[in-house]
Amino acid sequence: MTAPRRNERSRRAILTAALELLTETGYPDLTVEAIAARAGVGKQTIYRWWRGKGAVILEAMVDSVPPNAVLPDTGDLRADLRTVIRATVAEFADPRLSATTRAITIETLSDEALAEQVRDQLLRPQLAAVKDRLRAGQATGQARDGIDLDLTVELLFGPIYHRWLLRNGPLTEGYADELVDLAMTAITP
Amino acid sequence: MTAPRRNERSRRAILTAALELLTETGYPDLTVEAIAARAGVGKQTIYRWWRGKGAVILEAMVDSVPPNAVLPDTGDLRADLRTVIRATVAEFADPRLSATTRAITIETLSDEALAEQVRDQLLRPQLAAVKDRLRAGQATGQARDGIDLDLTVELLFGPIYHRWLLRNGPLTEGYADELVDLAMTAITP
Amino acid sequence: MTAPRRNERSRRAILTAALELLTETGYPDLTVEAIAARAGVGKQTIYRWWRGKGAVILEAMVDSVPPNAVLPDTGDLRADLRTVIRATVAEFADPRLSATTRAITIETLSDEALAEQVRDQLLRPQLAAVKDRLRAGQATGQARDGIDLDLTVELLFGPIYHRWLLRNGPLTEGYADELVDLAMTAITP
Amino acid sequence: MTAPRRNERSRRAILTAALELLTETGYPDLTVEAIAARAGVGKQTIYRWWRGKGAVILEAMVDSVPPNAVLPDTGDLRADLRTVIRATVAEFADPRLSATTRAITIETLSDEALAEQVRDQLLRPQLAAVKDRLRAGQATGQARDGIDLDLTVELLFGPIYHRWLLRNGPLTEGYADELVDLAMTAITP
DNA sequence: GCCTAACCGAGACGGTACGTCGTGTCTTAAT
DNA sequence: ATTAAGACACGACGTACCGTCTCGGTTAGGC
Repeated sequence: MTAPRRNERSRRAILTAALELLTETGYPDLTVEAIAARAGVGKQTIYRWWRGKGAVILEAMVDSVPPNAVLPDTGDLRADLRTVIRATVAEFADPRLSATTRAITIETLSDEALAEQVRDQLLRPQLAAVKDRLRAGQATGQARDGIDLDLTVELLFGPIYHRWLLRNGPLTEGYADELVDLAMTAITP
Repeated sequence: MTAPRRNERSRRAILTAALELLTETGYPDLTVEAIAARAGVGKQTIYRWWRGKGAVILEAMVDSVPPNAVLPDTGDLRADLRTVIRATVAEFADPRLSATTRAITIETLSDEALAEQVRDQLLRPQLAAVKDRLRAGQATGQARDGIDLDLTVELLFGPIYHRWLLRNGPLTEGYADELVDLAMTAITP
Repeated sequence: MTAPRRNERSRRAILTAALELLTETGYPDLTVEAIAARAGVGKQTIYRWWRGKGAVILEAMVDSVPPNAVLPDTGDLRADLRTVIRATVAEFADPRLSATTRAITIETLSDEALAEQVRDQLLRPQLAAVKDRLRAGQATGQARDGIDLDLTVELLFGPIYHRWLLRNGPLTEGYADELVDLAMTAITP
Repeated sequence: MTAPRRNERSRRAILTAALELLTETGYPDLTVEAIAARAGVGKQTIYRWWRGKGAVILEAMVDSVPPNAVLPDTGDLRADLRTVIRATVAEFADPRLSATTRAITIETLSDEALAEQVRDQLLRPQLAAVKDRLRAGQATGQARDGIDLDLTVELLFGPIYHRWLLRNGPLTEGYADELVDLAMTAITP
């Protein structure tokens, strides 16, 4: 019963190489072979620990993301939502981060298992944090009691995804603020 | 300047075969070779008229969709939005249609040109119709004057995309209605 | 019912490359991949027409051998046998030819089907020719009537194979002559 | 200078596993990995003591063969040769023994060093014994004085190798006797 | 009877080649 | 000129073994 004696050096080299190649060539042209070559690693080593390039990119993302950005609670719901929505918009606007998000999105669209993993490990926590902040807002009377919090969260993030996915307009800070304001209108008592 | 002597029988066979295989195997495992074989057609015939499997699926979608669903205007903005949002939710909930949407989405995430085509030819018209209906709502005082119509459209469709993409909850008629109600709250004067 | 439209240029390039690489690297280090690369050909093209490197080498051999060396019949059995045995010994002594023979031998030792092909298409005809000459020798009284011709043929060729296989001595013209003389002693009336 | 503390249990397990796998899968599909797994042994242990699968099979053969069957000398040369040639034919006809012989032959065809080892340690002694018996036969007048003993040995064994290698006929006791008779004709004074 | 080296099993590692699949281009023969 | 058919060069797939390299865990001498 020995722990799987995994080579950490190889693991890091693989994740780094994967992200580099992703920005260089785009996800569809990213190959396991190229990752292995760039990382100075045998293909088998990749297949031993990951199910494919999608899983590698996912782990690279998880690895490069701060553990869990907690949402601020300054007492001002609108201001706090602005902070998080601005950050999200900025993330989607950044070509580097957007590339990995695009990659993961492609993969989740065809890999059910990976989709669940991404949803549960990456996205749900973030959305749950916003939900918590909204609930706190209800307690302080800054948000209506009757609203469906899940739906409200979608009202905040959905438009960003929509615009990003359809390349249907600029993703700027002003856009973030406008979005928050409109959503606040919907949920303010 | 002769018109391209294109074989309509082959074209139909290709589009049909493509949609069949898409639902059978999923987009990533869909191959031009298989489409050609199923359609009883040479590969060259596909490559002569389309840029790849993405373009084939796109044409199949366009072909199978009613030319341009015009939005109803019953005078009741909320009711009209319910109609269109319910329809959209139903479309995303339907496995058959969802499969082609998923395929196109994958392809647009990596093919900029195709993305524009999809956006301008398929989606913009539909969104523009909703925008028009909202403008008409402003005229009748059912929607505030100050709102950004583009953003409002995103507020309506964004959450659906978000939920669909992240498989983050059920896509039901009740969901559609709730969504419309929340959005209406944001834009009612 | 079209003939298999096979590219003769590719075929020649493959056979040539295979023989070159065989002498350069030896049979065990010969790879289909290397043959394809040297020939400027896709691996698939090799696998389409041959079962593996063994079959390629076999065809290369058959291709490079004169269709069917007929045995001379000068009336002098001993002299005629000398001619053919000297030629055989020379063939085994020649490094170039020996390399391909060695390759084929390796392959036939593990591939039953190939072994039959080699035996029936390459060796049997040659041995049959010698057998015929021996039969003619019987008619002219230069060989005993009672002898088993198959065995006699083996008596002539077996020692050469034995010496070659075991690297158990030099393969010279003198050896060939001595061998013929000893065999003649066994079969002369 | 301590003796290498070699695990005899492992050694036996490896040789046994190698022979088993050899008959099960044939030499080309025999792998060091499989031998190690079957023997319950680390790969390293095999590579520590042998140069590769060829060397393992060779040692297995040497291990399973009686040290050195001396040739009988009953005074009757023909009878004694019959004994040894019959035994050799039987060995080549036996599928079990033939498999290991085939394996070793394949390996020697590409490994010069191994070839020498096999020739000098396994075959030469046997052939030398026959040569000695022939020399004794010369002394008793049962064989001519002028003959080349090396060649005569090849005359006896070569045909067997030839027939075995080319799968060119049955290897029976009758064949052995016929062969001895023909060879005796060549060397009897 | 302990200590410490060598040896052991296990199996991860960087590689190389495998044989297959799909790509997009090409050639051929037949409408 | 377009078509069905399919060969072609190419490149990646995911797998199998290669021979080397750690890892602990025995195990057998020499003290």
